[in-house]
Amino acid sequence: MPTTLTPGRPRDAARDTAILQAAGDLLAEVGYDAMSMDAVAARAGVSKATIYRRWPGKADLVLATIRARDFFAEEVPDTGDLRGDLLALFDQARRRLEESSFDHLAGVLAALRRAPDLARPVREQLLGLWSARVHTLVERAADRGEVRRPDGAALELLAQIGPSLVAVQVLLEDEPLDAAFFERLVDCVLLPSLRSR
Amino acid sequence: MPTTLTPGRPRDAARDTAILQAAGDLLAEVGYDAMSMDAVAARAGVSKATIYRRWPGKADLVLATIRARDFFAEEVPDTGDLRGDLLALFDQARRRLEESSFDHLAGVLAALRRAPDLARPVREQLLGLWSARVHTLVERAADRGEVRRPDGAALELLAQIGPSLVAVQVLLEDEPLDAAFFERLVDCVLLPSLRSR
Amino acid sequence: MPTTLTPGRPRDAARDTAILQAAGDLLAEVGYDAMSMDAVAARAGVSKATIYRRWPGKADLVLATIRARDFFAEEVPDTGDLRGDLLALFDQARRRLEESSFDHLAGVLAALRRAPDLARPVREQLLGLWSARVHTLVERAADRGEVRRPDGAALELLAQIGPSLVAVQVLLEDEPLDAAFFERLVDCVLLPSLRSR
Amino acid sequence: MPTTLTPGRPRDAARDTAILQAAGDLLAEVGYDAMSMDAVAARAGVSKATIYRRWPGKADLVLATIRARDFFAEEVPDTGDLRGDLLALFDQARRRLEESSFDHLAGVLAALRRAPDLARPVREQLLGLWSARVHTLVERAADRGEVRRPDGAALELLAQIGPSLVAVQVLLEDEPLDAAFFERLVDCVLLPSLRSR
DNA sequence: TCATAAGCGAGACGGTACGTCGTGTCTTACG
DNA sequence: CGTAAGACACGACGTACCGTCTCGCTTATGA
Repeated sequence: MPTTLTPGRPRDAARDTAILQAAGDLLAEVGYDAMSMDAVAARAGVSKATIYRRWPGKADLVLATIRARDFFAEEVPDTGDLRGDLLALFDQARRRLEESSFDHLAGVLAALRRAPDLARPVREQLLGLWSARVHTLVERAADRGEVRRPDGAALELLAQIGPSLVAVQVLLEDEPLDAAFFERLVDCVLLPSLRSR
Repeated sequence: MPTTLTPGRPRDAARDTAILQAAGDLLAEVGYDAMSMDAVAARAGVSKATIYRRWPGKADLVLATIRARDFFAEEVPDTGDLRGDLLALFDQARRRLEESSFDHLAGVLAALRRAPDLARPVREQLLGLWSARVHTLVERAADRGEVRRPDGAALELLAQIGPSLVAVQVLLEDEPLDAAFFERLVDCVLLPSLRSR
Repeated sequence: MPTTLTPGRPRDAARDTAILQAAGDLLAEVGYDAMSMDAVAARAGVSKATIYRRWPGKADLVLATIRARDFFAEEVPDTGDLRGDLLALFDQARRRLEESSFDHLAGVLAALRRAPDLARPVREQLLGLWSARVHTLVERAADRGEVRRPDGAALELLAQIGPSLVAVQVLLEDEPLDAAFFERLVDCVLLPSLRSR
Repeated sequence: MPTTLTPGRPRDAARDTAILQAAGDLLAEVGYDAMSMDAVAARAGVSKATIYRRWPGKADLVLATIRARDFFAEEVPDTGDLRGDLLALFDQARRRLEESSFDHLAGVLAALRRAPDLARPVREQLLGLWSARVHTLVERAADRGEVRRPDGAALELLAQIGPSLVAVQVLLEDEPLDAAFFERLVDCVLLPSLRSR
């Protein structure tokens, strides 16, 4: 009983996914500027009007690709101790970034300045979800007595360190974001901070 | 006796500053994409050819605005203890950002993805100089016996935390980068990390 | 007992008239190009599909507006002499043009080049009917001995002069097509031609 | 001494001709609607901006092609008697139309309704010049005593008959505009009219 | 003193992407 | 089957921007 509340031909959901797939791939392959809407339409097998009917502009389309490529599909890890949990969490993120390519994230970041009102969705979609996961891990560790329960502001700050470093690294393409990098981050920064006081 | 090695009319230095001023302002006001070269030329009271004679392209011009707005003009602070030094350092940076406006930095960050070859100059110009200052402070503190002398990789990581947080905040326009933010960063993250082990 | 030979809901005749009215008006108001099918549908309170079920395309719809605004509804005049008949005929045409607006005719003419297959219908519908009326008048005058019976080609040529002048005047919007214009046409061109030889 | 009154790089006249040539050819080949500005630009070896810098839109460009294809380059004929002059004049026109193709004229006519303010240039450029030539011939014949000197309005009307018939024939693509057609026009219509009274 | 070489303003130019619009077809659900 | 509503492919439109170029003029130096 597929009831349609609105009259007229309904939008084809398959087109949404085709467009988002094409846009995300092109974004990762050629970058934000070189990704033309015509190219997206052509690769998705779709007309430009169909894209613009869904998103007001290029930046919005790019933003929508994050939602599509759900970075946080997996479960929050539970290895028994905080260090293992944090390392596992970073490892999840690193693998997902490698799958959908760092370039995609870089494209998203580049699109941000164009449309400042896109900042909030990114914040909630990426930073917010990440932060919630870190909170979960730390709460659990506090329950186990591993660390003192930190106050909210400090924990929030702590949670943003990882993503921020990743974002800047991605933008500057400095050194590879390998396991050693995250290990150092956990051992030299996050754990000392949580254990102090 | 204005000696010129090359024949012909010498370049007018006043134009350089006018262009850099106009470009920097526009960058801060409307962002990287909406900053057109024609607009820069018009605001600077200069022709486009005069700009392109000095810089190969838009990204390079944007980069030049960083050097012009010298973020690290002041001395490395020396308050006697590490906490004071760090807070003073962050305070310097915060004030300079407020002067030349956060938006300018945001424009620079957005420009990064368009011109990947700008990543290195930015790294060296901004992150590198900042990192050197942090190194100086920490070395000095280690000399005083305040903290253990950390290994290079860990210190480098530590030095990048501040700028990365700032960059992401600027891009996402989340919460204000006030003194309390930096104080929390120093007390909850940096100092615990440096004091551990 | 509304007998319908075909099954299903019968077409609503009221829609035909509404569409033709809307199309004719829009054609006169904004011209052929600016008359969009969506606008016709909207003004007629009808969906686009309803239009395209009746006519294959825009040009055909425009053509249909001619038939709807029947230019030759009235009787062939009979005043007793050729000059009076011709003037009366032109006067009929002029009044009908003023009713349904010259702009409508202009729209039709403009549509001709887009759809070359419309040329024949227009020729038969407009020029042909007009020519037949002129033939009637002249035959009648020849029967009365007023003029010599001209050969077919010459008469056909003569019959086209009036409509052609009108068409070009409409396209170029030069001088008004008033009674004096047609009187001059009859007295200085048509009658001398018919009376010669 | 090529003095430039306006500053900046002067427009390249060669581009004007290339564009007009390409536009005129395309207009004749594919018609008004199928003539896309991109195609014109491509064939002229020119960028679209260069076209739009010169003409505000498509219709204006089409109109400009008439000026370029000067229909009235030749001398007014002088054969000694009016009939010969008129036939020669029509023959000139017919040959020029065949050279630059009837389709071109058809395209121009089709463009007229789009931009009503283009009607005046067409009137002056085409009808006006033609009318002046007819006036010349008839005045000359009147000087010779061949015909009575007709009043202005009647002569103007007479002069428009030819072009109007041609225009409508071109629009309707009825019968070929051959020499016999014009001969009949001269002998059965124009000369009787001029000789009467 | 004057020629040369470069700087400079103005703006034309090629290329390319943008976002909009119009036509004619289609796909829903409802009458 | 007719109809309303509107999605859809295709393709042209006119605009904007980038980076290059071509003018004529200006400004220094070197012969």
